[in-house]
Amino acid sequence: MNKKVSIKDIAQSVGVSTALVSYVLNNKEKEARVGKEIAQVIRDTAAEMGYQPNQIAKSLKTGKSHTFGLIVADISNPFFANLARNVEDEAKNFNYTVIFASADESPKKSQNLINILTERQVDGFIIAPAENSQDQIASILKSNIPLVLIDRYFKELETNYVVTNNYDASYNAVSHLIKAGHKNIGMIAYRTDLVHMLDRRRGYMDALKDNKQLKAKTPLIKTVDFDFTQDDVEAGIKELLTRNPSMDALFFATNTLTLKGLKALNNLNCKVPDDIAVVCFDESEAFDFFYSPLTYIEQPLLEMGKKAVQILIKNITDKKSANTQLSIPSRLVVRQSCGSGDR
Amino acid sequence: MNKKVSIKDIAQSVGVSTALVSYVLNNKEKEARVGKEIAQVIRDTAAEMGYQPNQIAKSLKTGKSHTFGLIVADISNPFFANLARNVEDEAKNFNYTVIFASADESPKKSQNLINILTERQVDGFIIAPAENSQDQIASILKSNIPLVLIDRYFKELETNYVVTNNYDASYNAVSHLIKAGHKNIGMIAYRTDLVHMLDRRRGYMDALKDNKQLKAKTPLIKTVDFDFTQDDVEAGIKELLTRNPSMDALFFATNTLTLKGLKALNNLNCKVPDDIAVVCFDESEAFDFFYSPLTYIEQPLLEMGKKAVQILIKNITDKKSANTQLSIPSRLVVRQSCGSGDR
DNA sequence: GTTTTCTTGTTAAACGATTAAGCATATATT
DNA sequence: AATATATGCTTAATCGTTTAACAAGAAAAC
Repeated sequence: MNKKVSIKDIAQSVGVSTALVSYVLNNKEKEARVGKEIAQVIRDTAAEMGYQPNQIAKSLKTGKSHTFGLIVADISNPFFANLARNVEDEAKNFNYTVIFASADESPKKSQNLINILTERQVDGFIIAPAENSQDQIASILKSNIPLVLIDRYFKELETNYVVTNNYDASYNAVSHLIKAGHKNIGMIAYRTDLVHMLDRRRGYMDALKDNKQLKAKTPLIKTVDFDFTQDDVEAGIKELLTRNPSMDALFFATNTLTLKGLKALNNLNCKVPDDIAVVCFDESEAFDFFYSPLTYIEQPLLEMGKKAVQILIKNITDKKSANTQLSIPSRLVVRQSCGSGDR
Repeated sequence: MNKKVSIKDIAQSVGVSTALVSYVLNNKEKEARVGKEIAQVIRDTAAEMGYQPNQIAKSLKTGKSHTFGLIVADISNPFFANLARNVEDEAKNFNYTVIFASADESPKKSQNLINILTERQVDGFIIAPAENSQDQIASILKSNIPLVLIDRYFKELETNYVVTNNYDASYNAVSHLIKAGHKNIGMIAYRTDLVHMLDRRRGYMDALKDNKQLKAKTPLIKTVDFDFTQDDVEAGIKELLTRNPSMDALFFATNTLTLKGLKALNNLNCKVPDDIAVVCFDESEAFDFFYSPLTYIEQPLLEMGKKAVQILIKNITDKKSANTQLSIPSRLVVRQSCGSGDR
């Protein structure tokens, strides 16, 4: 029972060929010169029979699935969850369905997801690429599947991408700390060669340099792995404090680093901003509730999501279209975690 | 160029029929009595040519897409984002791909998503149903598509579902407040008839009743719409305080209500827990950073996600299997927002 | 009164797989 | 030696669409 109704059923019921039904239901009556009355009859019985087109069959025939894959590090990370939501909404505007997947910064998982999605014939990819996934990305490029990188990209690869201006954002944030009078600014970052992280480090370094604050031989940066724990950050901060006991500010490179970092600071009995001032990348609901509301870098998630989709669709529609490389500025939201310089 | 390699290409290259290739590549050599040597040749050239099966074609033929839809209210809400991640992981264990979608608590959007996903031939649904979506759910049931409701369900519908025990969790949370000595406990909830919310209200009411705390003719509950603003909550709290100036505790029914609620309390200069104690449903990173770390109800997201997938798969595999209705207990995480009773 | 041109359809191949059924040969059984 | 069974592979239909190519009757053109 409850067999789904197909175009054939409608054709039979109306007494015409399936071709006619297909034309009508795809609004190709004009091109196919279908009679006005019969078109209406077809439409009516289709509605009456509760016809729902089989997209799978459609896709097989047309070679377009009207679907694309969004691969991020972790959909449960608020940064990616918000990005995903924006991507979802914009995709719907173009009648596209998106399949999300989490690669956990692992090239192995990433490759696996790419395979699965490719087999499902996605029309394109939006990917926040994991470290060491250049080859995978390159091979997507080679197989001519439309692709937009997001959040990060690879310098050596000619691709579309949409990122925030990590360098400027970091430069500004650290400059802000300097203007607030801090003289020994440390940084906690991820141990990775992904450009977004390198850019954030460069921004930090250059801000120090340009303000003649680069004293130590080794920069006051501590990195942790992607799967870091609370203890790792705490140890990191401790180490920085050992290397430079007069460290008076910290720049955190992401939201997750910040969250654990703040707890670490609490454990270490460091007061923000009096003992240590804080600025961080990304936002979090939590930042509002920290006793000293955090000054943070707000990424343009809505625009990034929208643009990524638009570029992807353009690429799907016209595979020969030139690459678009977008770097959208972030905004420094100044609150109270930097001390006197705030406000 | 770069045409995808199909089973036909392999067949041609090896010099056999497509049937043989299909059998081998699906590990049906035994049943199909394929020669050992030729099987190996087929496998090798398939690998060599970089064959990737076209799942679309496979789906069309087999009628199984190995895909299911997950419809939640909003994927950017941490509650749903975490749930989604757990669903994704468990689905992968069964080699299923999941398509997420956000319905924003709107029956209209929900119906639209159901249609889209049905046309895409998903093998099943996991849905956190929106209000007034009974008909949609019923029609999924009628068309015999496997379905598991999550987070909420409809009393009048015989479906699979996986929820937390909202009644008990609320009852316990409010009892905890009472034990802590609070005598005028208010509640902020959503204005909806969805069972999960009604159960949370019942839990609240019964806890008060059982402790002889139900004095006012109208319960000290204020509800807001799903698309509430910060101001709505603030107005709500104010109203409760007007109705009962000695209100000394608040029970928030969800994470989003709590987040705005805490800001409202700040605006109103209410100190937690001294002026107003607080307990809330769901968790949030933010709760750790509130000056008085919140006591909250931790939902069993991992288990809910896993179980929902398992039940769905069981239902897909055996459409005649009986409905499973799971109510998994939540845990009250006691911290400092309830005053003396904590610890 | 042919021929041409519209109109309004139909036919059938194709997309890339799966799989029941069939067809040779070779080997085993009696 | 005749029959039965195994073995190894092919044929062809099918899933639900799309769409180029063709057909046939009516109207228009000459």
